[in-house]
Amino acid sequence: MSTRQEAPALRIHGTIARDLGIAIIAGTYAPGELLPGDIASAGQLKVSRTAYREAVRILAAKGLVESRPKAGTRVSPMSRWHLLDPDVIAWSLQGQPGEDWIRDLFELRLTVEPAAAELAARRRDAGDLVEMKAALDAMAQHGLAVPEGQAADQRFHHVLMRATRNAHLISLSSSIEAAVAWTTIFKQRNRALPRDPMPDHVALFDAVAAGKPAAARKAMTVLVRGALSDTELSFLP
Amino acid sequence: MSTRQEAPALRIHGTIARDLGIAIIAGTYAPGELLPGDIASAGQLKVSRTAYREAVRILAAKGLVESRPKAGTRVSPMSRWHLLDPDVIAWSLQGQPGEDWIRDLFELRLTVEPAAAELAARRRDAGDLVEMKAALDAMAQHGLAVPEGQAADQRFHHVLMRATRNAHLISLSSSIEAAVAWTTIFKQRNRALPRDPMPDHVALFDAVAAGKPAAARKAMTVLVRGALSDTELSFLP
DNA sequence: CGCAGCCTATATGTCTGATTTAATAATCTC
DNA sequence: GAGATTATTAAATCAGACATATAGGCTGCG
Repeated sequence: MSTRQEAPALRIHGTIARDLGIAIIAGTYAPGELLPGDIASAGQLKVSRTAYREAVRILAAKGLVESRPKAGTRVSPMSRWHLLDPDVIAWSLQGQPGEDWIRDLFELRLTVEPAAAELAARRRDAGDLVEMKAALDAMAQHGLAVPEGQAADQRFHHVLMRATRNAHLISLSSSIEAAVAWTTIFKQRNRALPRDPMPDHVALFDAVAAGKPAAARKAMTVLVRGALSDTELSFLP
Repeated sequence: MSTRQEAPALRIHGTIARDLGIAIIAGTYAPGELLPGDIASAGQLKVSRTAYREAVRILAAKGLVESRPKAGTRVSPMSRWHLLDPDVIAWSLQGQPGEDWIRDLFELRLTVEPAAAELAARRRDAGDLVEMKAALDAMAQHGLAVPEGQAADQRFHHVLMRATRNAHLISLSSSIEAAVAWTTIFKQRNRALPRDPMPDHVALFDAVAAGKPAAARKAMTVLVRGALSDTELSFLP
């Protein structure tokens, strides 16, 4: 509290939803707890009720809170949170996510991404392959230590997901991609990239390009497991 | 338009977000198209600007629209939509989803749920098994034609997902469960449940109870494929 | 002729404060 | 004491004003 926001000027509403979301996810407000009435909260945050209420709408849309007349606005049980919402993921990472969180995320990746790679190997067209190859070359050229290389990495995975032709899968992986981008920052902080991820990526691309679903699945599994081991969480099966 | 909402009285804001969301997903507003200025829209919908703007906030939180000062509020490209958001799923189903949508959903189920069943077989505890057994018995007793039986079915799957101990997986499956509940209605409309789903459920339960991950995975695959064939979409690999 | 930088119009963003509604809690009746 | 009634409260809605950021046009220079 009492942090003066001198510069931000406008754009308050996105900031306040973010801050509140982070606080809720971090556990500052326990599930079931009810937030101070909007009149009080707004005053405390130095914003109008309108801005505060719109922020609460955003949080409600993501399942973090639930507000009903008279009852007040209370934090929803964690089981109702939309954990795979891109913003919720970002907010989770903002507050140093627990090991459980990261473990669960990688478990999901190990479930979804190999299956997606398999589908991509079946359905990719020539255009997809061109784009993937370009991204792969960019990765090789810049390396994953610099932003350009990281962007190419994301592009590679995004095109791969698009090649599945499955809108739900694309949507899901987009959410995860955002999370991965963040966890990459984590990785960089801990050690200095001990492993060269390029061979795994090349193997994956080759399998997809060759149209070999089983090989693509296996290559992606290897790739994700490698990413996992870079995160210092090696207690998965 | 011009549907008089005589009864609802309050609760306008949820209604307006829902209606707008359905319209957007149904394609009434094409991606890229920009909605009438909020002053105009609010007038047209007979609500105050505040209510309308809060509704737009909800849609923005789900990635359906994006609004910036001066530029106006425009429908986001479909690739940014949070397709797995429970509300977005519900809205999609409201407007008769395309075959693609259902196919993609089942493809996702075939990816996620067998993996989840495998995890559940590894991590379930005695309490989980008790709950699952109870739900199973209720299903057998009532049958899937009545609401009680359908509720038991959902309970069964929910407990199974909870037994994975993976928060992300639980969140994801919760979204899908909601969709499944709706598609079940579709099923009922078309044919009169030609297949008895109980044996599949029993096999799945037995595998999970016995702690056999591979068997659980296979049983779940069979179960989901069965559900798929009940939906008259048999063009999956 | 083309482009950089300023300018202005406009739609969103924000604020204030009053009013209405619905759900809870306290009260009252039988 | 059980059930119906009223009071209370916080959210929901409304209305109208002001602030601000930015798209798109304008100006002037190279």
